[in-house]
Amino acid sequence: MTGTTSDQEDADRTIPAAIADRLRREILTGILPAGAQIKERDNADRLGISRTPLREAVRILAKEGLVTLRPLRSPIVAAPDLNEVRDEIAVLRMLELMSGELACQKASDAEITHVRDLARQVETDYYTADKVDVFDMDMAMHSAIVAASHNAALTRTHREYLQRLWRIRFMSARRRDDANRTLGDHAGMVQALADRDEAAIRRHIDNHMNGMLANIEAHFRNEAKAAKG
Amino acid sequence: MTGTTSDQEDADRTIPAAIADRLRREILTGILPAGAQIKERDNADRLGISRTPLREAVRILAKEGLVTLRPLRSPIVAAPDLNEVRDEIAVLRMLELMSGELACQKASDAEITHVRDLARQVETDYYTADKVDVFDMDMAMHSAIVAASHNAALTRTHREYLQRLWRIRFMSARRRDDANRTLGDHAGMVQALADRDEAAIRRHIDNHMNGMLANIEAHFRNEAKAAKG
DNA sequence: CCCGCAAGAATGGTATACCAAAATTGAAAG
DNA sequence: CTTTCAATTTTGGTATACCATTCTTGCGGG
Repeated sequence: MTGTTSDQEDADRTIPAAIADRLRREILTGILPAGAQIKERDNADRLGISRTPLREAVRILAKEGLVTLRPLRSPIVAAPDLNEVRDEIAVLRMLELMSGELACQKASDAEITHVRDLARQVETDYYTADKVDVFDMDMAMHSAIVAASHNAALTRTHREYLQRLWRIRFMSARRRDDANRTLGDHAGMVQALADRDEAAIRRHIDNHMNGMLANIEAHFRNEAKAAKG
Repeated sequence: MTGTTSDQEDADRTIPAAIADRLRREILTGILPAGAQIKERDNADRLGISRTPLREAVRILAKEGLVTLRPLRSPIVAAPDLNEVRDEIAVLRMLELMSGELACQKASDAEITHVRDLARQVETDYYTADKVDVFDMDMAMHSAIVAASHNAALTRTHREYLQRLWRIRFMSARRRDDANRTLGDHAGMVQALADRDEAAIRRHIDNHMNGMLANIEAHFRNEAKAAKG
């Protein structure tokens, strides 16, 4: 999540992209809570730039789904409800299943090794590293599988969905409870990829997504209970 | 394609969205050919607005994949190569297959009727109406199936892909040759939806996409031949 | 005490001025 | 005639001024 830029590919480092990175992190970590207004003048002053590049940054985040634009009103941090998130996870599942199959067919040995290394890094740091960093590594590992599918459009769309879902996944992760399942899924995916076993990788991806959805649904239930109690 | 706006949902009609609509049509119809520069001052003057809303419009088209942004250089009309298009069609196929299955499960009778009406309209006007309008109707019919899936994220992403592929599909459509197959696929999809037969709709969608891909590959071959000869 | 509403403040949208980087041009050297 | 390279022009990026709309606020009537 750290080095995400505005548009195609990577490696430009334009000012709006950098501002978008900063705002994104503030949103994902809750410094800018869901529903908060992002006023152009306030934030431009706060970040030491003028309104023009800030507007561009907000548009980038709107495209990613983290911010909602409203004509003639302040943009607000998006607050997706459970139904929207469910829909997005359903699509993400499909994208990952497709990626897994294609990766089994097309991944190079080097790419498989890279995926395994990333999975090991996640496993090693799961309990010790900063939670945000763990999530970045997790995302990098999934993205590496998708990249191994050698489908540029799939890679781009998958990244968009991961970004959109990043915050809610982050907020709903219940570390201890699901560590074994998550890490087990990862290991299973890596092994299936190494075996180029499409059925197996589908199974592990599906399991992974079911766990993610269960966490998020539990999070929404807790939130609703907290709002009522 | 006519009423496509910038961001979420429909029905705002902000100036940049209207400018984006106009530029989009100019790109899709070839008034702005692939590879052409979109200079901010020239186009702002030509369209009677300032550079600011034009820039917003270009960003919208960049997000749709119709133009390519290059830092410190003029944006250019995107010119995807065959490999990129193949990747995009592969994802579109997956999105449509998912939509078809979900639509068979969740579509209301009214939605199925609506899809059938749109399919009939395409069939009626296929040879007589303006080619651009036929493509709009075709897109509306496919979008109606996706809408019947009742998955907002899927609907949004599917529309993005259709938009991105609109121009190349338009340019590579070989009317007479494929009319029967195209219209047959449509009829099959409608019937499968009415029967709520998931396997059948998958079959027809797959056939439809194969035909589309074949057309586009033939188009690229002809283009390469024309460039050489 | 509450509601309606008008005046002022705040805010997003647009136009424009200015800057820095890139493209262009043209003259001089070979 | 070709090639270099520096001066000029062109262009995208940013800052800022201005406008139209929306939001606040507080006064007055009920």
